[in-house]
Amino acid sequence: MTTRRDAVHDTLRRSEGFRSAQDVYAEMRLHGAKIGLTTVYRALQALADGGQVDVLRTDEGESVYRACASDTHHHHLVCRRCGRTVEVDGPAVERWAETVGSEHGFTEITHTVEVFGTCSSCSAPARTG
Amino acid sequence: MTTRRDAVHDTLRRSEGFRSAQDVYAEMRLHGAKIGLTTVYRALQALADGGQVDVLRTDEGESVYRACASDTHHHHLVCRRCGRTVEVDGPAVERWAETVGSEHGFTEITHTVEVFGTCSSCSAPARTG
DNA sequence: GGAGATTTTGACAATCATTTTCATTCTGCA
DNA sequence: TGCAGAATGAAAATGATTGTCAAAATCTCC
Ligand SMILES: [Zn+2]
Ligand SMILES: [Zn+2]
Ligand SMILES: [Zn+2]
Ligand SMILES: [Zn+2]
Repeated sequence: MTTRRDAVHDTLRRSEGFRSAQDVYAEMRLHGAKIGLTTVYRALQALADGGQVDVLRTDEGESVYRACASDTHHHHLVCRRCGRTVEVDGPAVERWAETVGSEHGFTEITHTVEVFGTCSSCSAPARTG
Repeated sequence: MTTRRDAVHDTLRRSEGFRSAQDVYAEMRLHGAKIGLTTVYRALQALADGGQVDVLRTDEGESVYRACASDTHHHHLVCRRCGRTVEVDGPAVERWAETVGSEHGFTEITHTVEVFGTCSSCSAPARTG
């Protein structure tokens, strides 16, 4: 029934970092999967709605998805060079967001927090020669 | 020389919350300004590059800009209903981002942090009648 | 097993913010 | 005044995402 959705989910699981719908589609076609772009978009959205994958927006405005190991609320440390992603936890940030929101009379507080950097592999000294 | 850019900046300053390029353009035309959409986009980008305005992406992927009072690093508490924005500070978050990044061997760490909620005006009880 | 109802799929067209193009209009300066 | 280079903006191009709709798959009840 959700054959396609599972296939999309699997493809995502095989990826290291965040991937766009277009990426996933290309990847699947490359491996011979018979699926349409529309269906990939729908599957990704459904997975995101169901909380099975995480979404974030790139600087270029593209939505990218990732099948995370943790199924509880968490954030991401993403290498801006290679995309390698680490799932991180930040109780202090959670508290801070709630506090700062309440202090100003806001309710139903949510937050987006992403950390970017250059991972150790990518920051290895460039060859001088 | 930067007449247009200043006009765009002024329009932004008159706004309460974040505004899209399209919004700013419409607003300016409404008030009789003679300016093209392309120029608004260019001005907004230049202002953002120069750090004179802050940018963020909406859920719908639109870039929105705001002329903030603070010229130092800060974050935003945004009403998801009316867009009213409060500039907030979060030393704990700054430290956390740096720490979590270093712990995983990442360098040149940056972060995006935005808090959303419903402001007191917008959460006023809906009329029962 | 089968007919009809219901859901899922995907090729294609449509949308829409943003970017490019490129010809025209400024600007500073000799 | 006259010109090189920057700024401007109308119109076309781009490109991710969404809408459409008919065909295909799946389910439901007999
Ligand atoms: Zn995650
Ligand atoms: Zn959090
Ligand atoms: Zn509000
Ligand atoms: Zn910060």
